[in-house]
Amino acid sequence: MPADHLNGRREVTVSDVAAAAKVSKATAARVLGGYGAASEAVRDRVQAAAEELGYRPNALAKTMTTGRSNSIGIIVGDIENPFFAQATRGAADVAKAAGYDLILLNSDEHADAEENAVSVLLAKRVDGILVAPASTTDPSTLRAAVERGRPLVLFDRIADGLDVDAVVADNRAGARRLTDLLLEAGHRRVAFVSTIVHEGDYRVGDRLGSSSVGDRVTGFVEALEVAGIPDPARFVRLNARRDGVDAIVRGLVDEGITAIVASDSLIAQAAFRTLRELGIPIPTAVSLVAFDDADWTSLSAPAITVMAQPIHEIGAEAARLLIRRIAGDGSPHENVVLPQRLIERESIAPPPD
Amino acid sequence: MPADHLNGRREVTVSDVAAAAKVSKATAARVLGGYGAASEAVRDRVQAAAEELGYRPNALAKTMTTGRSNSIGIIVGDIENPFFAQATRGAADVAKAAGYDLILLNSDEHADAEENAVSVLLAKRVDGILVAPASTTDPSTLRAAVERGRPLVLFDRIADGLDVDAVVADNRAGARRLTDLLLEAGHRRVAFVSTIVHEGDYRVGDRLGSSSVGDRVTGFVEALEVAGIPDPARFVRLNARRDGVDAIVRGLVDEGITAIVASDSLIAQAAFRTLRELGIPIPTAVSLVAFDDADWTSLSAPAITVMAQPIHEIGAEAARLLIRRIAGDGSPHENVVLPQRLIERESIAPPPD
DNA sequence: AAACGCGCTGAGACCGGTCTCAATCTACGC
DNA sequence: GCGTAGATTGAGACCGGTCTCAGCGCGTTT
Repeated sequence: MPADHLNGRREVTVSDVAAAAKVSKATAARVLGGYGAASEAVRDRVQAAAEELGYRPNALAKTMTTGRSNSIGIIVGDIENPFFAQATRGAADVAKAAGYDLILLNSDEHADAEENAVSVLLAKRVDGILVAPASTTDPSTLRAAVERGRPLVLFDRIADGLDVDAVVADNRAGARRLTDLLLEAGHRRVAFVSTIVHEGDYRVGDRLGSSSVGDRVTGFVEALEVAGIPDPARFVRLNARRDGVDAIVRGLVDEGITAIVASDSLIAQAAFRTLRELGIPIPTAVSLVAFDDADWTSLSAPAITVMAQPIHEIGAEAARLLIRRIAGDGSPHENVVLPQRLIERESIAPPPD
Repeated sequence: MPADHLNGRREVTVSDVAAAAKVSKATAARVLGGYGAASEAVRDRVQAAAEELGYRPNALAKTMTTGRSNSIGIIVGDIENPFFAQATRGAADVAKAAGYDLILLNSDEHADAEENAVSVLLAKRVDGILVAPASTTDPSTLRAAVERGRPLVLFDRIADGLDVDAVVADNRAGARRLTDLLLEAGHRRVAFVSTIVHEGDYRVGDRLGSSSVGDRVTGFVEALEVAGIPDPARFVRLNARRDGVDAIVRGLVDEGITAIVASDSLIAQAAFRTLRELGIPIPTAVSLVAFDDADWTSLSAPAITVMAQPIHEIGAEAARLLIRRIAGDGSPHENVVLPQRLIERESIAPPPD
């Protein structure tokens, strides 16, 4: 007994409506589907029958023949992360306006979960996929989609060697600017902290797992280089998830660092907490800046100077691009780079003497 | 040309694999679908052919015959709202473990968007629906799903007259406790602020659009009544979205209110900002408490005393319940009520003399 | 040796739509 | 009055799976 959840009530189909309206299945399908032509009288009769029987179209059957599912898949690291939640909302709004729905999958930034997500989406015949790739350097997990010709648009980070569209923020410029602010305030010992996984100490030129973090590191290093600070790479601290932001911040303080650039607001939050626990005042003892205008950054004391990203727009633009591709736009793949915006608050001060 | 996005490459089907393996379509389907029996030799040949051709099952076709889509719909107010993001994650994890995916829809707490969302989900033949109903008092938008016998589980709020399962937090007890805390500190003039839409001034017994807010108001009023404060209803301020939290808070301050219970963390945030702008110190001049342990509440100065909800668990439990229903559990509908947890911080002080 | 059971396989219907194509009907032009 | 374009309708194939049922080969039972 297929398709009848509980009570034996089978879903009413076009055939049922057709029978009730005394027309052929084809005709009923035409008026119900709104595609062919039908006389006024027949149209009314069919519509009345449909109403009467409580007809609801089966979108899956439609997809079977048309090949279009009107749904797009979105793979995020973690929907609980405000960044992804906002980007998802941006994408959802654009998608909805164009008649698409979203199938949401969390990858937890894990390659196998991502690969599995792609499989699922391909099986469900989504019209296209939006994904914040777990790995910039090894996007093999996404290859299945590309090979099958399914439109794919990346957001937040790019993927090496994958010829697809991407929408990212200008992280390099943002990091540069944020770091410059610290430098201008007189800091010479400023650290960059990220949770990204990386083998061994960071060295200039190393390719990181996420292009957005990679670009931030690059911007950070550039700023230090321009300021004439020797060996900037030593100030880059990765693997904060493994080692703990808390431990890293404590280490940094011991080393006499006077300012910290947090790679995202979650790290900034942890750093803020640690500094407070340590009784180290921000910004008088240590300055702190971060990416993303998370709500707490304007509520904390002191409020945090941040580089805001157009998160909503990143998701929206990625969706727009994807929908264009689904519609058949065959122009060369684009790499959309959106500007970030500095919000200066109270977390920067000159370094203590 | 159905189902061939771009390049003429058609998807490979069971028939293709069958032909390549020189067996019938039925046999190929059996080994690929893993249901019937097949000899060792045939199994290997089919699998090899599938591998060779790059066969990917079409989940939709499967759904057509089995009637099971392995996807469940989730309708939230706004995925950008941390509450919904967390609940969604909780649901997603449980769903994934059971082999289901999530189709996400935002209702913006709007009846017509919600109705539309239900339509879409029904059309896509989801196996069940999770929804935070936009309206507790008029859940007619959800009736379509219930009538069709699609399993439906509500979360965060219940719906009047709808015989379905629901998972909510114990808002009444939570509000009671939060208010008692204020009362115990000596407050007599404490207000409750919510964004919920309500016609005219609140009067005891009024049924609100959201049962969770309704329960909070009830708990709040009870606490005041027990404390012997006359006409508690006058301290309930609704419609904060329309009127602006800012304006309401200013009005409250003018009226000499000494403590505020914010119905959610977004309201608390706005109230916090307004009080700060007004130069009114928390908690010495006005005490402030709220629902939800949003990240900023522990980072702000002062940190906010909150009633935390098991948000993740609300989503997870709702998903568990839904999956049980999908599996055919026909036991009476449940109303799961999860306890809230008080987190005392620094935003309560005795009222100023 | 006939009957039976069982494992394996294939033919073909079915799910609920869309779509092509042919048949029929109508109305218009000359 | 007749030919024909155009509108309307119906029959049936098709999408890609699942599933029922019958047929076949072969070892076992009696």
